Amino acid sequence: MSSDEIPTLNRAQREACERLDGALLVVAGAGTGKTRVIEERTARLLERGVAPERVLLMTFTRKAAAEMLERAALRHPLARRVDGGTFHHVAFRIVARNFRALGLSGPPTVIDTDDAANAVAAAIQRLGLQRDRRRRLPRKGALQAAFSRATNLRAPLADVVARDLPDFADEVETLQRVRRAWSEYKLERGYVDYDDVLVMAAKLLGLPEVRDRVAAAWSHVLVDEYQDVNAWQADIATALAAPHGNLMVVGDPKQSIYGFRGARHEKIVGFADDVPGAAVVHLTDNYRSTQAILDVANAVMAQMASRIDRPLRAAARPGGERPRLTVVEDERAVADLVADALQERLGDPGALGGHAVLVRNAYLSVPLQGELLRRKIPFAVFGGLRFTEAAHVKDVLAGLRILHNGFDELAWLRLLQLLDGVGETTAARWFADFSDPDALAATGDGGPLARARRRGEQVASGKTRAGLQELIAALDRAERAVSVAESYDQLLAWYLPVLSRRHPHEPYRQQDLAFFRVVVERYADLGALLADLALDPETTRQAVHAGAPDAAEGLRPVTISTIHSAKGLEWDHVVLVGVDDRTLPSPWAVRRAARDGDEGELEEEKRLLYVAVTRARERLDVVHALFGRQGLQRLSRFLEDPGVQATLDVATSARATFADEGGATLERGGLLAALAGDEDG
DNA sequence: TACATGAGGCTTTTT
DNA sequence: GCCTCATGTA
Repeated sequence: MSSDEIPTLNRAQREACERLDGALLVVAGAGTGKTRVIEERTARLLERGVAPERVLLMTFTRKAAAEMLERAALRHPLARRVDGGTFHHVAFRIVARNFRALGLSGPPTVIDTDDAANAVAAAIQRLGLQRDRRRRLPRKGALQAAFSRATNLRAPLADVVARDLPDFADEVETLQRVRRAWSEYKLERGYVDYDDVLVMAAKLLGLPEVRDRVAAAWSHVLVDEYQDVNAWQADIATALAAPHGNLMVVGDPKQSIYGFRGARHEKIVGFADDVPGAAVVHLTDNYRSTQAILDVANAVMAQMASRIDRPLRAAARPGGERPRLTVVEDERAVADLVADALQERLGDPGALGGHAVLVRNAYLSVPLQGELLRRKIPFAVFGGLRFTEAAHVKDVLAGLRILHNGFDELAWLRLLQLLDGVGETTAARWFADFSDPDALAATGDGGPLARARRRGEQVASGKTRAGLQELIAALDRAERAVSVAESYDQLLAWYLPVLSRRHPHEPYRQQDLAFFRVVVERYADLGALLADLALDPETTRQAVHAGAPDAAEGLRPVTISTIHSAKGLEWDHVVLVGVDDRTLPSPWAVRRAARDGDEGELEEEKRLLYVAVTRARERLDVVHALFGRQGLQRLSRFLEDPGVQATLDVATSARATFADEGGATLERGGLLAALAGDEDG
């Protein structure tokens, strides 16, 4: 938020800042200074004498919270100490401190989606279902997704299965059994996935005595991006504020883009009804963008089926350059065009950081990344595959997880299977031996690692023996290490040869692991590191290292981001690429609308475009490639809309030509005709 | 029991 | 087109 550009608070902002007590809903359009309001209101609470630790600020990414508090600190020095974090962080703290009330024997381990799916596979195996050839099951990932969706929407599994896994509609009872076995498996092993964290916290807060004890820590609760909360998160927020009623939520229903994750933008629309006595403030003056950019946003908004608000009005930047829609030949040409534009800014230190390239799907930026690498233009990537999801990072993390919790089965299985000659069965058998509770009690081994150290010789035979012993020796050295970083080094010393054997031609993996050490170094406590990595991949993204390492120093990199990850951010110049009708809207949303008559997802895709457009301050470029992976592609229906077209300057690159069936080449006029045509393949 | 091979299903966005 | 799972083979 460009708070520095708002000279004074306007009337609505002032009202929102001054209402320090009670329930308050702030409906803030894009760029209307809601962040400024949160900062200012926080400062006023501190001025009034509220201790910073008593203020809780919840958002969806920790970075957003940290930046907000950093800026608030300019107004009040104590703001940096305000208690802030993501919903998942706060929920995890609550769960970890109250694990006994949940019947757990210790604080749980957070697992990511991938391991949650692995746990589904383990549950299926335990039920003996995988041997049954007559009844096939969905893949583990599809099952995990269905279970997650049911949890997030608080919907019956049957509904989700009917919608997402229609082939298995007759098997709902079996799937239900898998879901129960899966939950039991996770509970037994002390694993919590992202959904469990929220559900457990909400359940705990449903116990009045726990709620009052936990909630007593804070006197004021502030929630940003409330349009993206799901039912569990809304419950957590209201429970934490229940004792005092000081709950401020801020959001914009038109920017709700997490419906797939169970976000319920009705929660913000209905907030005033759910919370009696809540005051409502609307922020409508936009301080971020030029009017020319807002004209595009307004034209997109006009296509929305519901809640057509008053158009955004540029309060600080009237006029402005008209956004441009450029049509080029293909992906390659898109990458060239963008790279050309960025290269011009290379001579202008600091300017590069003012640019962002936004995409609907993470993989769409791959050709551009290649081109920027080639030209040594530094960039940072947000969204898509996260660093900790890369196989090589997960391998080393598995070692750290074992040090943290010797009973971490998924981590053991992962590491053991890296050994030559060891597959699923052997790994499972070894782990069963190492973790056998009776044997552990009988022999006095402290845990699986200690037992593995003694048993290594006996369980393994022949060629696998040496491999197992090397692994155990490495874990042993890592365990004795005096710091987390040293443990990491010990594991790495063992792992790097394994890595070069498995991926001999991918040196980037080693670079990743070297880069990752910088993250590891920051932690003195292994448990904190692992919890943060699972809950907050944001801070450990595959980031600048992807850019040219030998680029001139001090250049702030260009941002490449998914639209989702760009939420809440802004840049002087935004380039939106991948705007064909098979990308934005996504084919799933289109299919859902055509088949089930459910326009909900299509509406969300419109909001996605709205979010993308409103990230730009001064200049907006939309680049469309005529040819994609599936041949000729039409421009997004949302951009073809006459209202939107009227706000854009349309340009066609001279290179954008294509051959029709007869081999003739069309240019300009022909291209535009093709854009408007209804043939899409 | 590890690994190769083939068939089939699913393909996005994030904590 | 890619990943996952199941079956066949050494």
